[in-house]
Amino acid sequence: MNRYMEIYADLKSRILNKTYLTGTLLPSENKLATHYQVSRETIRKALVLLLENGYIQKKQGKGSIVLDVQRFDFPISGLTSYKELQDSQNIHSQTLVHSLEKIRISKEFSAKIDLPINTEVWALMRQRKIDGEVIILDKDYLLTAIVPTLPIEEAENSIYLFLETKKQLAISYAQKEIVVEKVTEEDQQLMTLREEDTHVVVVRSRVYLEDTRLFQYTESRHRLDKFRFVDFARRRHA
Amino acid sequence: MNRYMEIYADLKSRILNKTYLTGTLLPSENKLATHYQVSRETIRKALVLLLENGYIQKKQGKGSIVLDVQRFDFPISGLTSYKELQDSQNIHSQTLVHSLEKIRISKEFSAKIDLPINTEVWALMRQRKIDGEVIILDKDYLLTAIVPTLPIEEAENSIYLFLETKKQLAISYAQKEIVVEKVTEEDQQLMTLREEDTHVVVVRSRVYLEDTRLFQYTESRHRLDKFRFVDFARRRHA
DNA sequence: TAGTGGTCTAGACCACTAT
DNA sequence: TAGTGGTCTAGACCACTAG
Repeated sequence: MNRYMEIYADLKSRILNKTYLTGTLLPSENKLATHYQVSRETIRKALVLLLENGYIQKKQGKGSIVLDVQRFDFPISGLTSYKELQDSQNIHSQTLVHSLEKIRISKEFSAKIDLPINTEVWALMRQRKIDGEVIILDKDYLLTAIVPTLPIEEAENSIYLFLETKKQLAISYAQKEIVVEKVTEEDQQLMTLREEDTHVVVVRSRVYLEDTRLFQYTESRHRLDKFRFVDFARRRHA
Repeated sequence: MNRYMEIYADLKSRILNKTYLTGTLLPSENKLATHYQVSRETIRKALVLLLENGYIQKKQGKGSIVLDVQRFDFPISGLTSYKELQDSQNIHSQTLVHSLEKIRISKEFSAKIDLPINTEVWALMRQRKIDGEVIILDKDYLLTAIVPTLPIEEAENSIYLFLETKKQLAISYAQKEIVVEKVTEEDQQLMTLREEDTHVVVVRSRVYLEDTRLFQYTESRHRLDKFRFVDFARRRHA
């Protein structure tokens, strides 16, 4: 752990602890530098993390204002996965692996995702149950070249967890798209849909590793009434 | 303009120009520092901007890899407003101001947005037409305490543009929520909905100023078939 | 005017990648 | 081993806020 990460974690916990109250100012950068026995630039790196994650707002000549962090709950934003979400929200749910098989990318599919025809991938389909109803249908495609084995027990939990801890793969960034589409026959069969459900929310993601290789394509299909996406956004000044 | 912003802009344009090609490495930080006649830390600040905006991917011991920026088009993410979006996408559209009036926050409404009861706000309702059809219905509420006057001509364009250039208000960050809801009677009357449109996508935003004051609450209602949200996300390491 | 955050420097050492 | 990015320092000057 780097020094500025440690300081970030410490300040963050103090904000969550209410040691630093909403609306008040953090100690100045110089004071923090003295307190943590580091240079001011190191403090500033920690503060950038607080800023980016919505814990503080900085104002030149004034200081760092603590934000109301309670309001910014439920961060599906970023690359948070279903399992992480579930843990943080105490949602009682269950994952059913519907199918797991090796396939090769067809011509039509190749156009949709940007993988060459015939690339071998794991095709994983999972149903996410909440209170006995299948609310989400997850369709994942992972390159077998990067993930040779995919135990079915792992698929029942978080794939990200498995890949990051056991396979030492560094997931770095993703492109995500949210649209609403008409339900397919597959949705009808595999999800708990009501009569009024003519559409589902579809979240498509392409996930890349640190070395910029694409290794996962995901299609997550959500029942309309259970879908919610929350984002904390800072205005780009560039 | 700061030096690192200038360097960011320059490197960004070179990437878009194809001076630096997708998949190749940028010159090393030391070389860039020599070339731009600045210290390495200044170069690093410029590279952080490229990183955050999805132009490069860095790898320790290797270098900064140029990403395929074409793929990351259509950024509704962040705080981009409708007008900015329209400009960058060449969409032919039209904005109709349906109503603009001063109102006071009611008890029920106060619970939904976090403003005290009786706060005076501008209530602005706009219809967004594309190819003759009203696709989006925007409902904005702006604090009159912060924006005393709101000319109707300005409302027909971008409110952000008006506030930032003419009123010198610094918009800083927002919390955004996307859900799907049943159409209301109001939607039926003010939007071009088809028989199958039983739901609309609702994007709710709370927008804050640099001094952390909330000053705008927005509800943007989109026809299902025309809604698309794209996001570039980096995995949080904290 | 004193104190704050914003920018920038010149140098150091470390961890990682490639050869 | 040479070169890369990652971290950290101690200091400087500037722009902004508030009393």
